[in-house]
Amino acid sequence: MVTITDIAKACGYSRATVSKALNGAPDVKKETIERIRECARELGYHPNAAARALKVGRSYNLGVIFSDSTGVGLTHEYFSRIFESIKAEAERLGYDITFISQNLGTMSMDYLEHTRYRSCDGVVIASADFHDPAIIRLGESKIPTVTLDYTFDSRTAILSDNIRGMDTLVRYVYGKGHRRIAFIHGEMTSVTQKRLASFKKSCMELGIRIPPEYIREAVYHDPRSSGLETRALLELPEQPTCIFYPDDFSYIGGMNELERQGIQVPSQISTVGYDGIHLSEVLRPRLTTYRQNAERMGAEAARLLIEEIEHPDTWLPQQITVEGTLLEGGTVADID
Amino acid sequence: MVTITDIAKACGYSRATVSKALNGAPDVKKETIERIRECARELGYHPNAAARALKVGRSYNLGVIFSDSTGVGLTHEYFSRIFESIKAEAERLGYDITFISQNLGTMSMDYLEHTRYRSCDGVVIASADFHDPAIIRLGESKIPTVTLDYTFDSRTAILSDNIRGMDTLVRYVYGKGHRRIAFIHGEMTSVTQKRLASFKKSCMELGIRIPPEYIREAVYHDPRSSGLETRALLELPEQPTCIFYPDDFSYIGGMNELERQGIQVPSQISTVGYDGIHLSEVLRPRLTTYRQNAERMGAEAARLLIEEIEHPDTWLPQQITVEGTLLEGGTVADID
DNA sequence: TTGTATGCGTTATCAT
DNA sequence: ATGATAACGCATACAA
Repeated sequence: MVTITDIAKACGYSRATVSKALNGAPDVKKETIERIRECARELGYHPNAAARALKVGRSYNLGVIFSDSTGVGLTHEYFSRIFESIKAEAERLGYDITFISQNLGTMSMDYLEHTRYRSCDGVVIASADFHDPAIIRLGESKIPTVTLDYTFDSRTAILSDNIRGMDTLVRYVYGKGHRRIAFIHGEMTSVTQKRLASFKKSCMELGIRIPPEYIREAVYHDPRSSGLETRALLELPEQPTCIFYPDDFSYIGGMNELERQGIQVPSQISTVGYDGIHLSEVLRPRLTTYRQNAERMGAEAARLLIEEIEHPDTWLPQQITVEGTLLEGGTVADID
Repeated sequence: MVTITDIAKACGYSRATVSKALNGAPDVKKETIERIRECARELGYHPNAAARALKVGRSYNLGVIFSDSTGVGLTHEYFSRIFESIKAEAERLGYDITFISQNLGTMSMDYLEHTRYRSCDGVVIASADFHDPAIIRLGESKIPTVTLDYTFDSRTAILSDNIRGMDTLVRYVYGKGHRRIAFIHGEMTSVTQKRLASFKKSCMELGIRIPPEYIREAVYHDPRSSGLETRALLELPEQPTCIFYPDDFSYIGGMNELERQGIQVPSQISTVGYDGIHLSEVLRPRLTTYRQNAERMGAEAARLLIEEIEHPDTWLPQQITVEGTLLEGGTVADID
């Protein structure tokens, strides 16, 4: 490994001057800066992040937390898209990404300790159990933190606009003439609560009454449970004309059940998903859904986190809501 | 931040003794070890990885490279599963994961430089252009390296058993009575070459002749192109009875095209995928496919990399082939 | 069994 | 404009 000392020896300056030159200090002659940099290039010098972190107390390293009980993790496309965009934005701004977890080898560390262990300058909590004391501890620490789809007091949060997302979908299917709309939602999280409340509110505003048996709970990302709830809906004396699914992937379960019963989509029943993952666009008919702007959410999370890290004095916590877009597929029939 | 100096002051020992005690050195009295550790716990001490890395030249940090030109990255389930298992195994063994890329902020670094910059003890090259000079440079460096689905000379590689995978699938559909088998494969990579050669060889061994127009090139993970090739196959004077797709996700394109033409799977035509992603199991009928054991591949990659890092003296490069399993779905009809 | 001294690669302070 | 020196937190060779 070639160090600053090697450069100093090679070009006859002191280590101090070399360091300054490489960092473009104002009190070094331009000419020497050039010479030293040239020399560094020739020797193939690159700084050592650990040494710099030790000295300066900044690691240019961001922690990210993607921890979910279900174990889908990054195999969930929504999260992998968020991750990819966090990574891209962080790299653009000169930061690396380290995954933060608990229980590293034999040492027992919680999230905060792990973050300190790696000297992360900040952490994006992208997916976690926000009631976990270890997550709360991190959120309450001095370490800059940005959460996704959840808000800690006095911290920056990036929120997917679930209210507007549901509202958009409800009004869209209403516009197509649907009045008997069922909603299979995911397990009760704060995100689910928002979507459900928004669903009910929009329906009410539009003057349509949703019978309680039209509201059903399934599990996110689990086609099986959505398939079962679909069956239950089809057994009702008065079937819905349109079914909302917890997410696009879950819809596969509904799709299969409908197909099994010989029910055509959308001519006999209409369907709506949520997320806008790639899959929704390659199904035929395309699934009508609401595409969460995961790319923008990840990028904003990284950007704001780095902003807080680099300008702690002028920083203020923000709650940013990122809107998605309606993906108009072919699964909602016009039944006017 | 609480350091060993703080502990030393707090419990009245020297920094050296504290350090030794925390690392369980044999020349410290058990009693003292206990006392010091107790004290460390009380103060909430945790080591600083950067300082340790600087001192001992080991970072307990693994680099991973997932870089593909197409930009699907971790949104491809196969890769996200590999990543999750690399991560899990690395964590189990006490290592963190850092993503290695090129162009970090304004500095221009290639993969090798980035790896050195972060003092990574080794790198898993999970997905990359293996003809990229920067990747080759890394593969030829002193840094421990493990590749997936590609072999560098004298380096450890984890290989998915594409030969056996294709062979298994071919023999399975042959056993169901199919003789006119078409293969839509992905773009020409070393993986594709293996699958194609294995496909042809197995067919030959079974005594079935595959007309050249049954072999078609599409693009991995791209339903559209597989849809187009499906259409082309259906226009042939003699249609195949079974179509192999590049991967499960691409199959969606074929599935849609078949449905559009009113062709039932599997009663009128049989289909086969590759990968065994979650999607294949939730479609109805289930897609018959070959599940690559991504979990095992990732875990082995991490395990062997760490083995090389920790025991460089006894280490030998290995090429490990990881077998997958046939997922018998319902898309291949018995036409005997 | 414990402590002293040193250095890993870097940057920052203060002289020169 | 440049250099000597110390310090970041830690681990180790060696001395006591």
